[in-house]
Amino acid sequence: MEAAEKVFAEAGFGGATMQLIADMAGLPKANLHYYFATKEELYRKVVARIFEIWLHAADTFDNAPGPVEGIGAYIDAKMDISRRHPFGSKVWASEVMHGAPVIQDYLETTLREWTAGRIAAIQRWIDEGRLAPVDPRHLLYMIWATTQHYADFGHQIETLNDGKPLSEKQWKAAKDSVKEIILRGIGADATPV
Amino acid sequence: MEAAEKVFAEAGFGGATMQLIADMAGLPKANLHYYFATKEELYRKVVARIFEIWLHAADTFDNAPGPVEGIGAYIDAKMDISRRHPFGSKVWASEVMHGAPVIQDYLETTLREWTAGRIAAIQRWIDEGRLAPVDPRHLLYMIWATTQHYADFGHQIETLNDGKPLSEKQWKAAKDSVKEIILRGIGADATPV
DNA sequence: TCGTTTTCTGACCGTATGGTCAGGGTTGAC
DNA sequence: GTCAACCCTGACCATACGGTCAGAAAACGA
Repeated sequence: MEAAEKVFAEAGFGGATMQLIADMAGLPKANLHYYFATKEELYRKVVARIFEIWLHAADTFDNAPGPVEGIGAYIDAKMDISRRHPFGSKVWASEVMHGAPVIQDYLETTLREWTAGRIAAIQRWIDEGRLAPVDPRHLLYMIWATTQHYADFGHQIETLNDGKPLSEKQWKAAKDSVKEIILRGIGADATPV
Repeated sequence: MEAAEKVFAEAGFGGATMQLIADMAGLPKANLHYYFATKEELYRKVVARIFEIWLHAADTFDNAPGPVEGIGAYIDAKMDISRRHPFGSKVWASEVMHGAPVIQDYLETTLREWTAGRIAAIQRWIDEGRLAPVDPRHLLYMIWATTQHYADFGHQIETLNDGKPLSEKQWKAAKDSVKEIILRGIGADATPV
């Protein structure tokens, strides 16, 4: 599964070959087919696993006393996922970019509900005057886009960092920068209770 | 070229076939090979074309009197590109996600220089007290990520918009939201001259 | 120990793909 | 009208891929 995640991320669904995945996992191709009947089935399971992790990051959102903690923790969580699961993030991005042929049902059910719930929560904070009156939907998109950018475009970022991966310190700086700009951008830091 | 851009965007490099591109362009496959010797050559030209458009959007940055106009116009330009060239954006994203095997040299030369220049410009504004002291690099990443998200993840956004593409009005709202949050996030709107 | 179920594997197959090529059209200069 | 340069195309390869299968190992239960 991990081998598959990596290969799918690096080569895309079309570019990935069962042989390559099998080699990377140290298995004969036929044995891989024993566990996963088809390439698509394997791919679907890889994507589903990522979606789970991704949804799980939202827990922080719910148990927060206010927008600064909630959104701040959510950004932290998503940045951590980008760092720890860059391959998964890429597979997800690839899948959505190609029109989500495999996980369209997830988008229409789970993701749609999840999004509606979070938008409502943000709107509540706005109504309470704890956030500037921004459009919650676009705020969410911005958080998704920015945090996932550090995984999906990690190669570009690395190149612009003199070819070296971000250090521990740089990751922290990135997290803080993202949080700072977004939280100030929605007027959240200006109202520390 | 347009057909290729679309096919590469929808299927990825590996998933795209010369036959498909040829069909979409209304050409026999052999004729396509007459103009583009190999699939990779065609792909390289598609990517290069996008990169040009992408760099061109930066012009707005330079001729601006201040950060609000400069960054605001840059965001506008990038949002417009996402809307008008969604396929190109996807191809670019795909290329970078797969480690930029084809355009690594661009990243190391043109993009690196371009980025350094913009970072310097932003830093100048910060030094002049016209912007909050944010990290210019991460600000740039946020702008790239967010604006391109509307192209690359357009399918997801569409799904979350009841399956309908964003209307003229919604695009304007998106642009305004992005600008509002980012500009406020960097303390730019608070200093209207 | 023996039979049965599960796990594994090398060899194989049909298909689709990137790319080639010989030759037929078309155009335009003189 | 002729010739050369360029443009176009159907038919054709070699390869690589996803997937199959017969049967060998291994694991397990009694």
